Parts: sequence; structure tokens; C-alpha cells
Amino acid sequence: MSWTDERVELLKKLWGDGLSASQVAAELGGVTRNAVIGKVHRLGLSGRAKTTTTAPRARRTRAQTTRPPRTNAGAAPTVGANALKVDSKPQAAPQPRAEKKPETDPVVIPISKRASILTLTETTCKWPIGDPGDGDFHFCGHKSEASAPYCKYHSEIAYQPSSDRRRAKKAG
DNA sequence: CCCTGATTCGC
DNA sequence: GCGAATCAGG
Repeated sequence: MSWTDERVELLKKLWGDGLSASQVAAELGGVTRNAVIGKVHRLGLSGRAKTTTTAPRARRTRAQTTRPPRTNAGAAPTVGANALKVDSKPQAAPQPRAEKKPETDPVVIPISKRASILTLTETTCKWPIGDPGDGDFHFCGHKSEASAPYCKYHSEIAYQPSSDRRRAKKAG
């Protein structure tokens, strides 16, 4: 299976649509996710979402090409001197991924009881509203299920799979 | 343990 | 150019 123009187009379309490499590979068929990723790279589409590009990890050199025994692979502190680590901002409260991804579910919060941090109980929705450092910061305050941290509304949007869609297993 | 993308090298 | 192997983070 070679990369025809149509294939590439579809690849770009799917990839641009936010599908994962595996998904795109499944859609195209006959290719593995590695192939897709490789192609995507060559096309220059790799810069879609910054994921595991936190730090410039040591690039493999030719010496390692000969089947590294993966004994201490990655343990080489070649870039350790570069001190590229950034300061972790102390997040006062967990900010659920509600926004940022309007394509999933633009759940709108109907009402807010403006529960203060002191009025939270085990049945109080602890969904943070507003910026933790802001004076207007408060919690949802809705009645949560049993011991759920969030109310019905927020429980749904709070739980988001790491990947958007799980590929459906094909029967047969 | 499963997933994800990123990178590199041999063909 | 292509794709497996591999790595690394979640």
C-alpha cells in the first residue's frame, strides 16, 4: 500500500480533524499508526498538539542504532545540563478540562449556588468556578450524587477519556 | 497496561 | 519516501 494523493489527503483531513494516529491508520487501512505518524511527520503536520515534547530529550545517535539492549536506555543524562525545566505553578484547585475543547461538550452551567469552601460537604459539588486566586472563586454547590465530588452536570464533563473517541472494535 | 505522539534509522 | 523499532509521557 502506497501513499497515493487521495490517501495523503485523507490522512491530512483525518489528522487535522483531531483523530489519533491509530484512528487515521484504521481509517486508511493497510497502514499502522507508525506509518501514519511517519507520514505525518514527513508532511510537516506533526505540530498538531504538543504532547510529549516537554523537554528536548536526547536524540538517538548512530551508536545506539545497533539494537540498544534497552538496559539503561534513556538514562543517559545528556541534556541534564540544559536545565530546561520550568517552574510548576502551584494550582490552588484542580481545573477540570471544561473549556479548551468546545468540540466535545459545551456544557453550560445553569445555576451556581456559590458554595464557599467552608460550606462544602460530602454531597456538595466541588466544581471550581472562576479562578482560584480570584475573589469570585466559588464552587458549584449543587448536590452531588453519593460520594461523588461533583454534581450530575460536572461529573460528566469532569470525566473525559484521555483520548476523545475510543475506536470502535470492528466485528469480524 | 493501555494508550498517545516523537524520533531515528535501515531499507 | 516509507515504516518498524523504540522512547517517553499520560
